[in-house]
Amino acid sequence: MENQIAAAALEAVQALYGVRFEQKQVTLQKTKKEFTGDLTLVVFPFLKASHKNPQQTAEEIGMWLQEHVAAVAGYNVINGFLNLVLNTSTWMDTLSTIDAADKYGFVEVTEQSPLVMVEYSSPNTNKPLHLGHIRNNLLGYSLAEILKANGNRVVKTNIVNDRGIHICKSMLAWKKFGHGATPASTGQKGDHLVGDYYVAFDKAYKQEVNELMAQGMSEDDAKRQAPLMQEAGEMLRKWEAGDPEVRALWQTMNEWVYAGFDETYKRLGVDFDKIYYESQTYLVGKQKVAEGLEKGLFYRREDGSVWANLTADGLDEKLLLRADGTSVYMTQDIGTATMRFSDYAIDKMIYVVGNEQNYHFQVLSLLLDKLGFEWGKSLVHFSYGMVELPEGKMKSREGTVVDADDLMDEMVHTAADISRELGKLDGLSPEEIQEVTTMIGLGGLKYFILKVDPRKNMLFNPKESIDFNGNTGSFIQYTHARIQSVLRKAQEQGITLQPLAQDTPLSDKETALIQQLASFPSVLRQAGQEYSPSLIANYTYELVKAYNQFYHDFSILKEENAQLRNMRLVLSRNVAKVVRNAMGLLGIGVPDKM
RNA sequence: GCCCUUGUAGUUCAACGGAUAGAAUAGAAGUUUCCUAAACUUUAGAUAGGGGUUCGAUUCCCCUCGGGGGUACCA
Repeated sequence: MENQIAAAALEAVQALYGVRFEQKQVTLQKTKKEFTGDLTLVVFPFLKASHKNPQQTAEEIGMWLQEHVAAVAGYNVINGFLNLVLNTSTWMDTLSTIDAADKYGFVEVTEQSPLVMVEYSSPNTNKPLHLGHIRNNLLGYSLAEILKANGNRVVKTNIVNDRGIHICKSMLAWKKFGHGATPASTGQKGDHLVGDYYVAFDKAYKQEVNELMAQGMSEDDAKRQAPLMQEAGEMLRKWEAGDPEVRALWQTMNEWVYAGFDETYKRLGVDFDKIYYESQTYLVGKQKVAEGLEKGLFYRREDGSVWANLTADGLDEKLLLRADGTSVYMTQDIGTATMRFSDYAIDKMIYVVGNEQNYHFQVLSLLLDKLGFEWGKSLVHFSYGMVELPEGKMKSREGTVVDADDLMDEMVHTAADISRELGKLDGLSPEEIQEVTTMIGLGGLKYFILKVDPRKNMLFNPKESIDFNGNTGSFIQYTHARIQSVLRKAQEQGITLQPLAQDTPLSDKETALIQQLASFPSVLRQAGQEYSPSLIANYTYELVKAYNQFYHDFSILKEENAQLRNMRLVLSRNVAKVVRNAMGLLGIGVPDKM
């Protein structure tokens, strides 16, 4: 509808002043609540065509629109802003349109839709997931859903970093200190078990380093020559050589971790269509680098290491293979990209990776381009900010990481406690209680993280995240539950919903709500273009807030005018629907009762 | 040092170059014989500093100051 008015405004300008403006030069916004009107046109851009002052220009355009466009019922002009009032039947038509679509605003996906691959999560297999991974997973999942809703075929993918020195550290520590402990024997989640040995390695290693330094060795030498580090390095070499014993242990411990990750992913509500393992892609990467070396794109130094010189592109020189021939991060990403593009006809590749790797992706893009992949230049690094804690940065070595599983537990428990205190769980079965408190606890966590602009660093306050007031997930869930309750009661009272009557009287609050609903498609488009789940989150909050005011001011079931009551029920039903759909894009469930 | 990024109420977040910079929390004051008070209403409070571009700048450009990240054999 906004598009129609915008197009009409262009026609008006052309008819009045004979100049054709571009669609994007039209600024049409929702009228501020202090002024009368529904939509506001900014007329400043048209002054150079009209050669008149803003007031006159706005008057002329307003007059033209009122005469020629049926939807425009009236207008007023303030300071060069043309406020347009739309007529009632336009609003009723709009609401009918919204009501007719199950997935209002969603674009259908077909065989011809572009194929977008979204990489997210990408964990290391030596430790459990933490808060930083949660932001990554939530953003990746939500982004994939938003892209689907915008008519893209989406492949969600995960690259698991399952090899390297860090894995060997856990393996070695387990061999030395583990006494055969397994997830089954200890009852511990596999990823946590393996993570504990990673920590144990670090502790023992530091002790060795300190002892060596006490004997007069320099810090660098001590770090390199500590027996544990030597052994870990040896283990990595054996792994690369395919040593059966090392490979078997590696296989076993990784399986433990995967079982743990699966649990966490499931609880978090994220999933993947295709998983790549670095142990299977790094060789492809090495091969690509070798090809590049032959073609003269890269060069070899005296010590045998291979480098790319990117100084001509304004960047530095970048290592691609170590002197001992082993691969680095960049090598593996080249390999993974190669495999992906041979597996799928990818139109667009999106990497959801933290902003500390901005430089890495700048380089990757260039390297892929140089290696002859036409998609290299167009890869998207969806770069998100770090999650900080009130007490400062998260450091795994200092024990200030917030574990993903622990955090989810805490959120659900807190949700249950507060709900119980408020008496919200009365009359629900134990299963329902479990379901609802999980939805609320995790919804609170997800919403808290997703409502923030992804690019920015954010502060995560565990205490405030479980707040149930204000701009929170539970406020939205609560409103949804309340609407469902009203609809249930209507049904119990034998009220059935009728088609909308054109002449239903509408108040400002109601048109505002319809307008808010009607803007969902454009918010969804924008979220897809800007890769921004936060737009969806904040939109939903605005919608729910508007509904709460409406809910407070009008009675719905007790309204005696049947036409009016019907319209309010239809309106409520559609608010609930759009809320459900929007929250679904964020991976947040909305309960019918709470 | 160099490169990237960021700076908005006490705090956490908003604002395609558009009107008097919005919310939420925390503070103050109210509203429950009424469809779920996890609600609603009122009130007070902010663009780091200095230049520029123009009808108009939180937004774009330059300088200063502060935060975060990266910086070649960690991923």
